[in-house]
This record gives sequence, structure tokens and C-alpha cells, in this order.
Amino acid sequence: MSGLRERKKAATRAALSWAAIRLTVARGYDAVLVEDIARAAGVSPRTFNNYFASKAEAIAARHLDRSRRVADALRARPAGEPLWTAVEAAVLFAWAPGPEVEQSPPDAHDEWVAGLRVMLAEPALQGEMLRAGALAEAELAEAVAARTGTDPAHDLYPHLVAAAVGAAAGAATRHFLRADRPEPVHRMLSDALTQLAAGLPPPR
Amino acid sequence: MSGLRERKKAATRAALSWAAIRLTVARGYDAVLVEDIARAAGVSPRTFNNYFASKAEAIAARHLDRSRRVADALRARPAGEPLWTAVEAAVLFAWAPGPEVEQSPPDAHDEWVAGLRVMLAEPALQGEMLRAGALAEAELAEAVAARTGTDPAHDLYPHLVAAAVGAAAGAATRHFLRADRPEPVHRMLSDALTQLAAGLPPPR
DNA sequence: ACGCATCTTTGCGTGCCACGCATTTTTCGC
DNA sequence: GCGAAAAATGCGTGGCACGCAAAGATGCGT
Repeated sequence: MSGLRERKKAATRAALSWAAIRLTVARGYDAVLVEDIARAAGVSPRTFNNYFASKAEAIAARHLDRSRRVADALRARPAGEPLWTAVEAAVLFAWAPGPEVEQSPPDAHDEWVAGLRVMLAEPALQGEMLRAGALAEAELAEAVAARTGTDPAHDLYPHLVAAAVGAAAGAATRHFLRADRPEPVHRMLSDALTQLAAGLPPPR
Repeated sequence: MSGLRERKKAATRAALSWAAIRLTVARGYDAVLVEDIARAAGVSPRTFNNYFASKAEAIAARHLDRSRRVADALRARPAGEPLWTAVEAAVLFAWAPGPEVEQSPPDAHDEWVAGLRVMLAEPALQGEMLRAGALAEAELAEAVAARTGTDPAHDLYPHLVAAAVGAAAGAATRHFLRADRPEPVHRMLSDALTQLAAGLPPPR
């Protein structure tokens, strides 16, 4: 069902996560109190912890949502499509920029990226981001299993594929954030997955 | 240098990490206080936080040390050896059981594994374990770059390989812990890396 | 339209944790 | 041994995660 109740919950969750990210990028991780985030989202501090077990989890929630979409997107690909073609399409789809890109003015873009870099350097966040990826990988493994006729409960293969895809996506995005004048993310992702499906042969 | 100072520090670090793991496996994550760990290691509670930023980090420290050894082991392989041969050898070497295996009586083995499973189910730990893997991947990327003539600062390749290797190792160990009557870890690792180097072709 | 059952939010209290700072103790090089 | 450097310790503080119970909002059947 998608009644008022559930939509409101999702909205509160999104508001909390977004407030957490926005404030942290602007001010730095430990200059933002849970109290601030709750106030920015218009709920009580106690309610914050009904949605997220920690400040870090709130920040990582967007990453979790995005990563989850990969599994959904993979399920939506035609059944006959080769696995790695479908996987690449699913990843690129999930990483496609949403409509919120035009919200932030492009002249603040560098500032935003700089803030992001600082934020992602926070140890407490790194763990939570990786954990979000790992949670999504479990769903991705299900989708891969369904497509390849393997069994997530007994076979290594689907988990291996999911973990490798997650690793490739992570490496690509970190490379993107590391670069001074970066190429578009979708190219990095495509590159990484192509190399992965080719067995990661050493260059030259 | 490896003076008394450094050896003592390493010993204290190891004692704290080991105490944290042992107590957590026995009693559960939040039934163990930092105070307990410090007492078990014979240091003051304040000293604990001179070594580790959190309880979770102390527990993940062993995993970090083991993962770090992969990079060292890779550097120790002959220069002419093909990349993936060297990588597999390095991983298997780093995961080889240490001399502490005989310390714990085999009749308590099942109990230990059960405790491990419970411990690794703790959300706060999962993030820290993954982070430990990620930190080790940075070093592995350096070693891969040295071996393949790539540049960690500008090329995606070494990071991609390191991330994929980490993902494969993680998937293999999780599969090992998941299985009821598991095959030996080194076989799972070998399998996973072989499939990875083959481009993860779908079975059948 | 109403009221009951269910879910959500909130306030309060508690125990633990991470860490800054100043002090004491230990180690190292000479 | 001795002075400098480093590590261990004690104390204090601010914040966090969460259990619990009361109050409020929502959904559903009639």
C-alpha cells in the first residue's frame, strides 16, 4: 500500500537524510548535532533515532537508496539480455542524475564537491557508506541469482558478482571524486564494469 | 627501528584487539564495555582510546592487519609472475591460519563460530570491518600499480583490481560463514579469484 | 460520520562513549 | 645516569543511542 502513512514516513526519512547531508557538507561532520538535523527536518530529536540508528546512517541513507535501485533496475532488464550487458545498464540507470541536480546552482558546484570530499573523509561515515553498499549487494545478489539460475543460499556466484559490481562502482566513484578534472561518472562506471567483465587484464 | 617501544605498542594493540574480540564473541557486543576490554588487556580505559577510536575499530583491527598482509605478500611475489597468479598466491598466504589456531581447543570450535556469526551481525561492526578492508585496499592498489606499471594517483586500474580482490575475498569469507558444512576457506578464496580473473562468466 | 485499534511522535531519563587537556610514568639516545 | 620524547593515566565534558511510557495522528470497519 502507499497510503498517507507510508508516504509521510518516506518523506520524513528523506528530509532527515537530506538535512543531514546538507548540513554536514556545509559545516563538517561533528559541527552538526543530531538536534540540528532534527530541527531542520521539523521533527523532535527523539524521532531522528526512530528513523536512523546513527548520524552516519542518516547521511549514508541516500547512498543506500541509490544502491538499492541497481537491483530493481536489473530485474527490469529483458530476460534474454546477457548478464553483463544488463548489469551495466542497471548500474548506469541507478547512477543517472535525478531531477534534484538542477536544484543546486552550478556556481556552487565546486564548493559542494569540496564539502563532499571532506565529508567522505570522515572515518565514521566511510564505514556506514560501505555498509550501505553491502546491504544493497544482498539484493543485487538476489537479482543476479534470479537471472542466472543460481541459488543465493548455496551458491557463491551471485554474491561474488554483486560484490564485484559494488566494488567496481565504488572504485569508479572514488576515482571520480579523486580526479582534478574528472570525466563523467557514467563513463567511469562503464569502464570499470567493462574491465571487470573482461577479467581485469593488466594493461599493455 | 623495532625498539622496545614499538614492540610494546604493537603488543598492547594486539592485546586490546584480541580482548575485544574474545569478550565480544563470548558475551555479545553491547554486553562488553570499553572498560572491560581495557581491564582484560591491563591498561587504563583512557589508554584504550589512544589505540582505537572506537570499540568497533578495536574488533576490526585483526581483520585490518590480515588484509594489510595481502599487499605485503603481493610485493614479495616474483616480479615476472603473471598478475593474477601472484594475487591469488598473496591472498592465500595472507589468509593462511596462523599459529594461534592450536591455542583454542577444537571442541569449542562450533561455539566460537557461532559467537563469530553473532558478532559479525552487529551493524556497528559491519561498517568497521568493511572500512578495514577498504584501508587495506589502498595499500593493495599501490602494490598492484607497482607490478603493472600503472599510477595510483591517475589510473583507475589498480584501485579497481584492489577493490575487486577485496570484494572477492569478502564474498568468499561470508560464504564460508554462511555455509552449514563449509569447504575450507582457501578453496573458496581460490574459486572466487579464479572466477574474477575469468570475467565472472555466468554458469552454464 | 464515528470510534476503536494501530502506528508514530515525543519527552524524559540513563548509561556509555569518544576525546581534549594536564599530569605522571616510561623509554630512548647519548 | 640524564634530559628529551613519547606513552599511559585521570578527570571532565558534550554528545549519542535507546528503553519506556504518554500523547497524538492515521486508517478502517461499520
